[in-house]
Amino acid sequence: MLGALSKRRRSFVSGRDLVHQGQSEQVAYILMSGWACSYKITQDGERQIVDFHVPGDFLGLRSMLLHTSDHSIEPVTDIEVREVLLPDLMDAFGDAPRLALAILWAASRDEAVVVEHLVDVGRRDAAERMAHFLLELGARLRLVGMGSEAGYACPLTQYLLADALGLSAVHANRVLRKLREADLVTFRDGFVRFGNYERMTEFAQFDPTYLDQEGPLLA
Amino acid sequence: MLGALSKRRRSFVSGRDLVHQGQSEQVAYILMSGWACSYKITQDGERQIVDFHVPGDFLGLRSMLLHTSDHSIEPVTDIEVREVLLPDLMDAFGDAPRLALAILWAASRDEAVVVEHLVDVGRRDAAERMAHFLLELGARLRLVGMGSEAGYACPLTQYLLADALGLSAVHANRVLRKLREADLVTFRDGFVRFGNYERMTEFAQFDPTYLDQEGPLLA
DNA sequence: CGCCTAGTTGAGGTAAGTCAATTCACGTGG
DNA sequence: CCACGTGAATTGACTTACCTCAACTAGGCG
Repeated sequence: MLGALSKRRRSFVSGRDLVHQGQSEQVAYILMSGWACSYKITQDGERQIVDFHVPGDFLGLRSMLLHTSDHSIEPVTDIEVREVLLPDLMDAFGDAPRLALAILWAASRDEAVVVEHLVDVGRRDAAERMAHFLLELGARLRLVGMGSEAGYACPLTQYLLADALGLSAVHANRVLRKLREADLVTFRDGFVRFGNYERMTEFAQFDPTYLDQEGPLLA
Repeated sequence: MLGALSKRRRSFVSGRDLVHQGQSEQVAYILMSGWACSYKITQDGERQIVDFHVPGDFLGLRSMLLHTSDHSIEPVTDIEVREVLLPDLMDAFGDAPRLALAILWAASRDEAVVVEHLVDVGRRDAAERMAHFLLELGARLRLVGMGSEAGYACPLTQYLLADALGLSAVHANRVLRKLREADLVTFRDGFVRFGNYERMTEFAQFDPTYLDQEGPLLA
């Protein structure tokens, strides 16, 4: 369904922004392979990572629609994307109103992820927060066949996790140790392995409903 | 433009949920008067307020699109709304593709607000966070003619602010005192008054770009 | 009058931050 | 082939921002 929207394939190397805070180009991407992250930088140079993106995710929809992008997007690994241009999106809306609903659903799901992230940072302590976040990533990866209840391949560093969770890298490390010692998760060598998935979801109070695994409503 | 979408007017009294976490009704609202807030409750009963809503805001778009609502919405004061039903929205998309773009823009702006809120909670200390948040509310109210650089009428309690900012009510109180003593803002008797707007924006590192005051792009 | 909610302040505890040193894996160039 | 530099992870010692508990005030309303 989304294939028709996208003409050009592109590649980006790790670390070089695809979208830059303040830019006003009207382009978005569908992530085909690799991981990316969207983030904001505050004026005193601190970084808050808003979300990580995995294959299948729509990137930069918000930047495309607002006059100037409120955030940056950076590949975490080398990535491949398909480019989506605003005029093409508009044309597609005219041809297929249901597509508009599907895009709106995707945007809503994105927002639901950010909202849950806000709950993480606002109302869970560091250990629950980390556990919840690793479970969410796992659940999202499972939807695209890249993970299981056993775990998943994860190219993130502890620094990236810390910047996502509003923690210092040092504390992120300590928390990961505690979770490892409690045999809940092991984060090591590019893999996340769950010790006991059930205890883990209980510990993190993880309820994946907000990920809306069923796809857009076809009203 | 949005008027055609909405048939029924309704009123709700303060404190009684319009939308309930877990519900699956497909209805959204446009807020005509009063304030509301959207929030999530964690399993151990803590509340994170995700956003406050002021007249002109679209409420519950996300609940309408996801199969089951990930959050609740509660009036902070008595409110008046117009009801928007999903089938009506779909019909309107067929008639006017640009409307789809406008709704998508509104959703993106909402998400931008939540993202900035995440930056507040993840990367700013309590005082900056409070200052930033009060400035954002002011900027949004000014867009609908309900505030100025001098300040605005604000029906929130310190408890509500605390639950929005991920603070305890006690600490919210202390922070408000500090801001008052620094002559930056006074939060009292239902009014927010800015002491020195320029110093305030500087202190809070407030850059309103993300609020995208110009409205949807008409591609 | 008495209760309830909102706000205020103090004292003391704790989760998480900062600074700093160390290890390890890796790549690169002399 | 080894010396070196660099980024990631690890751990310890100390500091601090924020929390919790608790007591008290002030206004609104039955």
